[in-house]
Amino acid sequence: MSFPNLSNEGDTRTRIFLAAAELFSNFGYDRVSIRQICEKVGVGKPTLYYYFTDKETLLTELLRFSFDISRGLLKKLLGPAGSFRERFRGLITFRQQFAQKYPFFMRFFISMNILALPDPVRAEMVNYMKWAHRELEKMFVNAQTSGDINPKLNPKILNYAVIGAMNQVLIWNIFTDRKQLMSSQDSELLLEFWDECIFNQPQ
Amino acid sequence: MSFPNLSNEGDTRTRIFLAAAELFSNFGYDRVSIRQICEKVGVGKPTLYYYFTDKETLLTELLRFSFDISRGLLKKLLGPAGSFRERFRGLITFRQQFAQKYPFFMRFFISMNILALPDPVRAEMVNYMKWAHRELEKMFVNAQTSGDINPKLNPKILNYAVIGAMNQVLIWNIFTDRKQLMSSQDSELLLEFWDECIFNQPQ
Amino acid sequence: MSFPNLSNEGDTRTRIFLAAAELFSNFGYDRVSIRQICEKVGVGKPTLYYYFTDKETLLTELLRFSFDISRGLLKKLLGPAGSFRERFRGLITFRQQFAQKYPFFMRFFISMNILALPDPVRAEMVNYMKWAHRELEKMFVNAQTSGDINPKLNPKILNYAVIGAMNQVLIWNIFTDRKQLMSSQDSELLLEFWDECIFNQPQ
Amino acid sequence: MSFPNLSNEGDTRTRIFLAAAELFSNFGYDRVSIRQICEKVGVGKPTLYYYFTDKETLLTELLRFSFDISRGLLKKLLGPAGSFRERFRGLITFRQQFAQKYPFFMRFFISMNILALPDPVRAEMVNYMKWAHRELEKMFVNAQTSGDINPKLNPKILNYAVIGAMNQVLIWNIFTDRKQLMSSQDSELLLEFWDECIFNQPQ
DNA sequence: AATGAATGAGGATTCATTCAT
DNA sequence: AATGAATGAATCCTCATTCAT
Repeated sequence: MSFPNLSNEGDTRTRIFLAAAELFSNFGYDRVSIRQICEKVGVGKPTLYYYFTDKETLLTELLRFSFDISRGLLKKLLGPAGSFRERFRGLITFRQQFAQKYPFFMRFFISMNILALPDPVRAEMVNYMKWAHRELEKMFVNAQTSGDINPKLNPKILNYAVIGAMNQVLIWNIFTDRKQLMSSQDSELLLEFWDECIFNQPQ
Repeated sequence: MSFPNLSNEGDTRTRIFLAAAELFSNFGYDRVSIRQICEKVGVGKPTLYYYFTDKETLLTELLRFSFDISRGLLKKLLGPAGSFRERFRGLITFRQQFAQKYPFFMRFFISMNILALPDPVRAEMVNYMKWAHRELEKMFVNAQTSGDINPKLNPKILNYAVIGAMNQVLIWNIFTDRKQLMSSQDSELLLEFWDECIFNQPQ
Repeated sequence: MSFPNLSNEGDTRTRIFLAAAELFSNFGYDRVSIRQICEKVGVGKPTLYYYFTDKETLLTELLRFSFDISRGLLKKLLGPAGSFRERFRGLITFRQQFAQKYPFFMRFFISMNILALPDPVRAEMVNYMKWAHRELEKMFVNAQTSGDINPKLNPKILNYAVIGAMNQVLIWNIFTDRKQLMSSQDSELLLEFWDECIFNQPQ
Repeated sequence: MSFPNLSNEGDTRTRIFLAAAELFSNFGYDRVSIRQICEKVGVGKPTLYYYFTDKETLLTELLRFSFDISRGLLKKLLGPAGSFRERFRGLITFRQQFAQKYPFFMRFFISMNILALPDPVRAEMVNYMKWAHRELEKMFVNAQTSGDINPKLNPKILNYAVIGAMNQVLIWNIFTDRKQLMSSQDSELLLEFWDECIFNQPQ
């Protein structure tokens, strides 16, 4: 499975983009000033404004960018190929690997879940999240239909629980400033846990 | 079970305190200015500075206050009386009722989980969270020892999952701007879910 | 020759007075806040305002106080008793001893020579200084009449030079933060210098 | 001998610079606000901060600027050409002419001798002053060696006296708010005075 | 595509001062 | 004689943003 390339080289726009993501994720949107971003990139402020209408737009585009990545990945993961268990495993390990490879981007995405955001930005974020929830829920419902997992479980809640558990790990590690937001051991433990909890097979 | 009284009447200090909590939780620490807080309370800015050294101190004291409440409640809930299942139910319904009664305070607390915080504040928060994690883990381990819940489950992960699921509900509702952060129906669904997942079947 | 008593004990008013003198002389009038003075004294702000109408009044009274001391001393020194040389020596050694005993008061007085002061305060200070200049000039003129010192010297300039030299020593020591603003050795050197310069005897 | 050009026209930075010097010298560093400086120059506050990191830096640069001028002039004056008496006369008349041409700058420099200054600024000032003292002392010692002036005079004290007398004239005129800090008559009187005092009689 | 210089609005904080008690 | 609580006005400084080049 391949990751999008986010290397720090390239055109000015991309460099601004990534600098902003890193700073926003470390210090929060409001704590980061345009000046700081420009200094990190090594350009003047008008240059930033040449590429992005304003600070809010920069944030919006950053979010859209991460939605697009995330959406693409989720689509791939939930695609027809493979058993439910494989897809489920894919979901968790992918998130783990992404967090390992681009911790600051993961931090950014996670923190946006909570941060007070400008309204239009939040609207867009809600849209994306609703879509993702629906897709995952579908996956769980299908798995129940096909007898893979316990049909008595409320799929909405199952969804919250699976996502919530992963996020909790990430949040905790962000919070305690671990460099690795989610280790491969963490993801294995999560998998085992859900194996034991929700799968039908050997209960 | 009784809630701490957070009514908006009383001495100036308390009124500043609560106004700040409400505003911070709605707009985020950085988006709220001292002026806004003072206007909400109806006092001049120097009055605020009479009670709180600076903005950061106000935040710190707010956090300490909420830790203290939270810690007190958790201690009560995890106290010796009652079966594991009762305590578990207590944990979830209490959180639900608190969220219902003091939504802004719950928002505040949740958002502090993520926000970029001044270092000393964060250190204190980490301390509290570590303590809470330990306490809950103990509860789960005991429940496994006494045969209440599936002993194969990793208690650390179980902890993440239970807390994470609740938080996910809250976050989602904060995010979509529902007035009720967690309905009693939500908490019932969570309980049923965990009943089905973790309790030893021939319950 | 006796010094006025400025001990730090006594009634509140005096304690405020001395604390203000010390702080003003160290940090300058504008850099010292009412709060700082009160903290040093250990009283609340309204207490200070009970004794002094406002900050400017405090400064004014402080200056008047130091003028009164200074004027009294000068009168004594310039009194009829003794030869010119004794009086001249008295002038210099007295200043030296005062600087040694109450360095902060001397600093205060010196700095007031330059500091931007509220207009009425400055007017009063100018008055005092004009008086002192006149008195000293008289002394020099008399000494010239009586043949003690070189009659060709312009007495006004002589005055500037004698005072200026002393002040320069003080300023330099204030500036380089020496604890002793003027040592007895300094005053001896000054005396020798003027002996050599202005006295008539053995030229 | 030529003066540095300090005309009020030119680039924004220079205009801020000179406005600050004038205001500081009139009212004292602490009494002058950034707003006042900007209004005088006719620019917004951020413009000032574009050129100077903060208020203290502005002061520091102002001081350095005046040291540089002063140092340059002193070097020229003490240069090899001319007799001691010419150099001595140069020293005094130059100061007089400078004070006449740029009274506010002279006021600024003089007042900085006393004002409570930020520590690093003061350190720099002390450095400059030590250097100047040394240079002048050398001049006097040379003059004694070559028999120009009375060899019995302590050169350190002579230094204090010469500088102190000039400063006293300036201070007095600053204090009594004379527009002319030092008239050419004043400088002539000073010269005559020292002629009479320190030069070897059969001049 | 990029910059130096400039701005209006607003940030947190502190000041001297006052009231009721 | 002294205080806790409050205030209006001012402080320094930074922000996002823009214009002419």
